[in-house]
Amino acid sequence: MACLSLIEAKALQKALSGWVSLRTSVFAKNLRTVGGVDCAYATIKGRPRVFACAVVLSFPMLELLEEAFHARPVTFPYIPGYLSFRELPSMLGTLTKLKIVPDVLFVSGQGVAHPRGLGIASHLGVVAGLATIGIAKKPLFGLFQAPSLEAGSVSALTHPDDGSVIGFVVRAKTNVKPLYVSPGHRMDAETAVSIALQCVQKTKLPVPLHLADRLADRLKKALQRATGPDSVECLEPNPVEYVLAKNPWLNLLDP
DNA sequence: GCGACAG
DNA sequence: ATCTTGTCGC
Repeated sequence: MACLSLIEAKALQKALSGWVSLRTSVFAKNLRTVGGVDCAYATIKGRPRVFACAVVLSFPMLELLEEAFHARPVTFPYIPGYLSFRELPSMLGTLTKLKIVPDVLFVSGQGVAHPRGLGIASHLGVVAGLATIGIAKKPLFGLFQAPSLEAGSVSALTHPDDGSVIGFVVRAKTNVKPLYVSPGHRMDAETAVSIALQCVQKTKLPVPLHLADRLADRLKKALQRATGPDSVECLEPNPVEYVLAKNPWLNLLDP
């Protein structure tokens, strides 16, 4: 899937969208673990890399249980509507490294709130067979009215044609830009919002995604220092860099 | 034809 | 996504 034409990519999305289920899985109805996956970019030794970071937390305690990451070469440009062809490979590689498969996985980006009903959260859900929820910071597809400014207020995201509900615009924190939440796979829109809000604490992003974000930042900085003009032996004894030292960057540089 | 457009 | 200084608010 790394070298498809846009015509082929579009055809694949239309075909895979037929496999998306909007019925909440039994695992998601009895949540015990929630995960989050997010991507970041870094040019290492002159070579562009996209890496995905994933975390798994307990629910509803939201205590960190596991972290993982995986990098791949960048093989597809960023084109609105085709994000999965750029970031899915690294995300799948990361999920493969997790010992604990989360009951529900939050994915940065849209779920079914997509032109062809297959945002990256849905694409990932179908390919991995997981219950997923798409969480985006910006809208991509669908009509909506801005939700009121109080935390917890929501507004429906509807399909331009059907008028059907494809997700919700959610005000996770008072006076803060809303999130665009849509079911990815094995999940319904209402439950997606419910779970997302139950995972929000101090930041507008659900904790799983917030932690995946921070892990990506720390990892990126560690990589830049480890592969910068200077030395290669300057790793600090913190969790992330311990992982780096333990897993030769070869896995990150030449996957 | 013009504007919009996840990360 | 990424770059990038200061600034506002809990």
